[in-house]
Amino acid sequence: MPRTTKNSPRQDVHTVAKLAKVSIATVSRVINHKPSVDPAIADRVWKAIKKLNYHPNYGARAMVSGRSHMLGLLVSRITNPFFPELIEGFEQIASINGFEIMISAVGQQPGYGQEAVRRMLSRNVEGAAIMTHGMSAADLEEFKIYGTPLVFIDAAPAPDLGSVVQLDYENGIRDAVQHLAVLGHRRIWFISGPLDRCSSTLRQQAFIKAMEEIGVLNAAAQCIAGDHTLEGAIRAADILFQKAPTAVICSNDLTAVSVLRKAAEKKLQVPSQLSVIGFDDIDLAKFVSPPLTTVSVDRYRLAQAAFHSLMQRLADPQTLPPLQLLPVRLVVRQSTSYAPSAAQELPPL
Amino acid sequence: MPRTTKNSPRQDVHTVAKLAKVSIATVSRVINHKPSVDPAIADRVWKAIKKLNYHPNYGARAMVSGRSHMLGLLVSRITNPFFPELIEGFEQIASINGFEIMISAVGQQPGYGQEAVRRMLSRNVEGAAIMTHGMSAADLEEFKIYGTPLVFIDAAPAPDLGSVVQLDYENGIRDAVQHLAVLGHRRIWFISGPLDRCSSTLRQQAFIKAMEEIGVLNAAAQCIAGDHTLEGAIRAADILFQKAPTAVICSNDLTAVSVLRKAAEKKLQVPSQLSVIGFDDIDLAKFVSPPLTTVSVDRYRLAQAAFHSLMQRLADPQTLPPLQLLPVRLVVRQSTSYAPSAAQELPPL
DNA sequence: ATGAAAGCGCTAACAG
DNA sequence: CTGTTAGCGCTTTCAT
Repeated sequence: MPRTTKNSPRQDVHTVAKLAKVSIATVSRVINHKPSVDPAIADRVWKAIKKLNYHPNYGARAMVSGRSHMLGLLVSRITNPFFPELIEGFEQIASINGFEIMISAVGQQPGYGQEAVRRMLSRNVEGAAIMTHGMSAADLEEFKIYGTPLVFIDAAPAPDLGSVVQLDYENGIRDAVQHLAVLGHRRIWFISGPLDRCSSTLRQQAFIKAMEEIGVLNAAAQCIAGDHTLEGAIRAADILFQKAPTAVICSNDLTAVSVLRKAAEKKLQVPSQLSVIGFDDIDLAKFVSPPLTTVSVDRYRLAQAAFHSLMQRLADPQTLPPLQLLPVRLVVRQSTSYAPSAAQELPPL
Repeated sequence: MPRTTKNSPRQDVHTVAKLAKVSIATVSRVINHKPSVDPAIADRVWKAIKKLNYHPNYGARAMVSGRSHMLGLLVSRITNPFFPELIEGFEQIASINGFEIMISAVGQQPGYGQEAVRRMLSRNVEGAAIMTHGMSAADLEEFKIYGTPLVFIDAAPAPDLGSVVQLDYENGIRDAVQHLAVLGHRRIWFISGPLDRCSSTLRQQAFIKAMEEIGVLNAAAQCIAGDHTLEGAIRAADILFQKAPTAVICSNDLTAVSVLRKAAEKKLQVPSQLSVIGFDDIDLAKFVSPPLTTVSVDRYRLAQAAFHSLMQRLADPQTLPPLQLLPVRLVVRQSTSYAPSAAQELPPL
């Protein structure tokens, strides 16, 4: 049997102990940087570890210590511009802190959410971050039973299920509205996301409130339902253009991109005839024409905030941190400018 | 200490065994669906499992069985339209087959690749899929030592490191070239990706070859260096427009999007004055204006192919499957049409 | 400061 | 068909 490439077998503490002429307990102490080890001996052990190319077996460690250093990450299947950066951010901050993440994309199939939860429980996750709206309270029931700390991005399906990290939609949308107001706009419309989703309704509510603040009281009538997709936004844009708006705020950038495209088709100049504002600041926002004025969201910070919230719960399981609001920031590019005939539009202030 | 919410502790085989009045071995057999269990007893065990809300501890199972059912997934930090679907596809097919995935985004920091490999080894991954160009052969050395099966998407940094799953760039690009040729184009340019990346050079080579096939022999001179980003493509487009092309093939869709934008700025009509073809078929491709003709890639299938390749290696570690080429497909939308003055352009065939 | 021994929760022989 | 027993690789008392 010509088996030339003999793979070195996985080494364990015993092999290391033997080579370093110490007990396995000492090896363990060295690996875990316990102070109570003679430096000379520790050195011998490290040398043996290097020589043998030994890696501690985290599974075994998790079993005895009761800590898996695994975190669950539940994301949605929806094509979401946040997705990559959210995962990346979470993964990075987690790995820096010695945690591993286990991802599960919960999709359309009902019951898959529970399935994902069970799998995570079987892997002993110490906590989980829920970055999707596809998880019901029922799906998360088992996490609750075991007291697994949970953190939700945007909104929890039920109170007390876990901590929540949310974007500061209210200030973000207000900034957008006021930016337009200063430019003389009053006939500002809003294209929302899917209204069965908390993050969408929050943005729409923020819009209505901000409009009231600038003296427009019927703003609810100036909301058109979109669904945060390029496709849905095309339909919403068709409705929009019948309304003769001077400006439109879109619940996300994808929507704004479609509005821009429709406007180009209709030979409507942006921003001189129509100002457009997006939300998210996806990569593409800088590269559409004209470059999109939008409310910028730091996905990376969002992921970090979620991670830290989880760490806090792990350290102190009794205390549920309050809703955390992450700042957003209006980035003015070239899709917004003065309202056409600003003078007439302006109500007496 | 008012601690009313007592979390039920994690149950183990012993508790289940006691409740079902059987031995732990029987519980194990039931969980693992061994045929040799009396149905009545199995039923009793399942009831106990349900009642206690028991989940097997995969960590413990992995330890004794030597199989972690964990797979590593190494991705790049680069914002890549493939990223989400690749991960999603891999995660889904893996979970269906009882595997979990551990993700690591290896980025710019040197040495982080090795770090990621060590972490995966410590978690006993049974195999790993490398979906990034950021891993050198040196980074992957430890995987090699332990004989961990590896699969590369696009290209391996060294031969024999693992199996490779690649897109059929050659046929994809040829289809694009021939589509344009049929429409009467000969002055076809190519905007490449970063040429230090295998997937980019393969596309460019495929372009040159396909051009030769239609009788254009100096096609190498009709290649402009891009970098697969929106930004880099803007620069490449500036060069392109000095060349008076009738058509351009872009190494990826992002590049094509920027070309489209630049063309619009220059009041150049697409497709009547310039035909544009992309590569990837990202979501956005349908929604730019005009909708982009592009070579469509099924990211989902790519992920599945990678997974299956890994499974095959796991089943038969001795055999390295040959390079697997995944078909791609030209999707004709509205960014391509007849060359302006096609008659004159056409060489005598 | 170090070692011996007891398990973490599970599966896999081996008996019966 | 079912139970008993021996570990998987590690951390952790408890002695020394």
